[in-house]
Amino acid sequence: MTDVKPMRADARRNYERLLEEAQRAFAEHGVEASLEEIARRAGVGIGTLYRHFPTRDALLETLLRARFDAQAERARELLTHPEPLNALHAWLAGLGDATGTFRGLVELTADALNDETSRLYESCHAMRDVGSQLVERAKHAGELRQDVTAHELLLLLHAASWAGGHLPGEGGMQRLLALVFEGLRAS
Amino acid sequence: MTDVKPMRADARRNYERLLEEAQRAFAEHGVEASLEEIARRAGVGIGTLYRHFPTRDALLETLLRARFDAQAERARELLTHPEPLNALHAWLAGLGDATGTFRGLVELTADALNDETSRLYESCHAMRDVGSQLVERAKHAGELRQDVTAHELLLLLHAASWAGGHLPGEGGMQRLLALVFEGLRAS
DNA sequence: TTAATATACGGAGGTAGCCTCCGATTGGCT
DNA sequence: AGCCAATCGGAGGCTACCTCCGTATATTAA
Repeated sequence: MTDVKPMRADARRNYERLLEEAQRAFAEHGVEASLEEIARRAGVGIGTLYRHFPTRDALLETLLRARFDAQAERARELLTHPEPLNALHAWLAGLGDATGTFRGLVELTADALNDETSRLYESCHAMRDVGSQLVERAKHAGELRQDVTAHELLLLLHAASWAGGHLPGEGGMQRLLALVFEGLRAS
Repeated sequence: MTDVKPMRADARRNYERLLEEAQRAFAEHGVEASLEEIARRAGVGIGTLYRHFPTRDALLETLLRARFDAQAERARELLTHPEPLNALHAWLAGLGDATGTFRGLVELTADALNDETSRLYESCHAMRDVGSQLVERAKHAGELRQDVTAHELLLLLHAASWAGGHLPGEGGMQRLLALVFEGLRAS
């Protein structure tokens, strides 16, 4: 299976230039950056962009998948961390940073979790599932309130990340996450 | 001062029709609803819309100002409520409902708090100032953590409201707010 | 009632972004 | 060199934003 024919040389070249410019554009203008400008800056017709990436989500997904996978991997590592609650906190903090890289990305990932037709659905859920293990571990260790679900926690993280993005200075998300997190310790 | 000439009859008629349709459109399509469609539905040229409301914010502000004022008034009432923390919670819950009426409204109000040039800045701050008194009262009664600021609380509410809007079912915001709130009780 | 005028109207037109479609081009293979 | 499938590019149709100005009308004064 999955024996994909190698791309033609020009196609591969364009594909990569598009990804580079998309990364720049999204970082600078948020996830709503103009696709036509991305194509322009990549020195490519708009049709070429759409052939390689039929939707904006497809383009974003290609850029983000590696990052999502890295987060899942990090969760797996943290499962052996000696302090379950701190491990969970650290993981969420990292995730928050990741979703803060592009303006508008939080909205996207939060929605993706509830939209099975989204191209990001799969990666998001994979990540959430590993995260759940961190949550369960913290609960089992008696360090986290029993009545909080992984889903809620992830949502709260997204919320904190969103709020951080709507604050003037830096580090807003971390402050809020810490605040919320402190209140979720088992009492 | 403020002796505004009465509007010409046709102008007043159009002004009101525009507000009606804007209310409908924003409720249905969120704050990004098409202005041209609003004008169309109001049976008015696009130029007329822009003359009455030079920007989207101006239109939104006119629709929202009354609502903001009502929230401030509600805060004043709650200042005499016998249970300071519950009063605060109730106020925030009401505010959360209000910002949930239009899709995208939370983003708008959250940004308005940090943008002095926004037309909503004034109303938002007025509201926040009254809310602060509720916060201080709860702290003074020893029911709320001392290290939380009104600004943070409002931000957390916005965050919860945002998250609630990105959840499938109803009542998501209330659930999250309760969760966060419980963690903020004085210990 | 009518005429004069300040006020308000409407939509054409320029800009930009989305996305599709298909004739033109080109890489890779023989 | 020559063929053909793979790929490209951008024109074109759509929607939305916002401005500008010739036209229409409500109001007031005569």
